[in-house]
Amino acid sequence: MDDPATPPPTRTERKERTRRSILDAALALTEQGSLASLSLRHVAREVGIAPTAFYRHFASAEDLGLALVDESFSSLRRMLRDVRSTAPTIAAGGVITASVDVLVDRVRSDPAHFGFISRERMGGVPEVRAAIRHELDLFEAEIATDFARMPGAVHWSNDDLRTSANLIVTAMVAAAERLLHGPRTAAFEREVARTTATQLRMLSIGAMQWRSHPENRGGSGQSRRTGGSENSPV
Amino acid sequence: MDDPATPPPTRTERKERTRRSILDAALALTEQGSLASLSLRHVAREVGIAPTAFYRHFASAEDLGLALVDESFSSLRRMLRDVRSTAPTIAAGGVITASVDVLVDRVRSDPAHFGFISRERMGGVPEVRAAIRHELDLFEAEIATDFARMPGAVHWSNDDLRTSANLIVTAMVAAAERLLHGPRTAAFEREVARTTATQLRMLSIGAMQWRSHPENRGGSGQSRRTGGSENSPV
DNA sequence: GAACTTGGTGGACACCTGTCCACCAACTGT
DNA sequence: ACAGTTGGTGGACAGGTGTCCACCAAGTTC
Repeated sequence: MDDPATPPPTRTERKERTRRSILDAALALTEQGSLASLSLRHVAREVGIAPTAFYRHFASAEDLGLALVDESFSSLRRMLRDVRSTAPTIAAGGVITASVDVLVDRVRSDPAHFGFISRERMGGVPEVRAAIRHELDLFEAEIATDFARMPGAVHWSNDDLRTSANLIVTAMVAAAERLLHGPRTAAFEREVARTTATQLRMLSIGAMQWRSHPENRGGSGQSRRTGGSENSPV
Repeated sequence: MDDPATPPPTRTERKERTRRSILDAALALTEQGSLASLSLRHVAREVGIAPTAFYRHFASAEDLGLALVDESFSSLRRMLRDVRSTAPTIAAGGVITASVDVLVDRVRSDPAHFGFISRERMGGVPEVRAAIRHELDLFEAEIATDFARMPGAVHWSNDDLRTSANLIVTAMVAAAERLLHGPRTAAFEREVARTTATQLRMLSIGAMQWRSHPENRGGSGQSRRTGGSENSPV
């Protein structure tokens, strides 16, 4: 965006630029210590502005947090879009490999945002936590519909669809977190990708096999046994 | 403070008692806001002692954190022991149901410690995070050996054993976290237990099926393909 | 019973925190 | 050219923070 022959940057440009700086600094500072323990003055010092200038961009520290959440979500959504557009109609195995590769790629290219999500996912601010949970639920639902569209999956129960999709999301989140805390080497990335792909394949195989058992196919509703004592094994 | 019939509590007793109070207060205060944002003075006020008295029990706030980690781990280990003693030699399906039930039980009976672990698992203090990761790794290894002992599992590769055990642990952690943030009703507990059990069953079915494919059985070592470009789908 | 240990007190310290305020200076629309 | 808007400044405030210190009183040990 900047030519060497910079024409005088308009005021709104300048404002947007320091806003970005604030967000970046906050993201960097949150890297050790959660959102709750983020110092407004610390952020200001990192950016290079007076502490009070902060209020020209955000009403409070909590506002900053919510903005960070939105940003991180957009990063997550971009990943989702990439996953689903990369391999639209390949067989199950291909879709898994492609999805995992995209996951690894996006986490590596934007570790700050994914790290933020990972940290705040179980963090102290309930509002933020709920928002993240909601976003992951959307992901889960999309995966479930993808599953439902697979050939020979017409009669799967919604319940089991959701359940397996949930575990898939869980596995991918875990993979992202493993990636974030591991060494930043290509070998480690490949290892995580391979492991995760294996897990997803095991799971999808198991899900298919599982549903072919007729006694597991009924319970789309609340529960197939209404009440009482429920102590029998298996 | 003193019952009429209390024999004079020995000094070490008193000390241990306030130490417990400190740990409990810290655990309660950590419930909103991570370990990093825990105020030493706040803890002292909650316990009802002068701030400086804190140092008679812990060298620093970080020390407190590590003690909490240890405590939480002991809770986790107790759970593990329960799981493995409850259903030592039943078929896979029974072991899964029993394990999930124990999980739900222990999380419900000690939500504070499990909440602490969940929050600090990806939290800001690297030392704490590493300790938790290590403990979960131990759990994973135990599950892997349990798997290896199952009939007809002799020739499974160590790699795939670890990989599937890892996903099992991940699923159980996710179940615990779902439980912690959900409503504290028996119906919800049953729902989570049912869903988790289904996930674990799908996974174990898939793992068995997976390993029966001969082309997946080789790579017990680092990797079965040493180098280079690795772009083929599936 | 005297000497010692030790959990706990309260004041003081240097520093950091969020927020309010009056004040600039430079960009902006007219 | 002028008045207005606005991103940014620096000081000040009331309070919170971790930690050091001298001191005490109630066990504990001899």
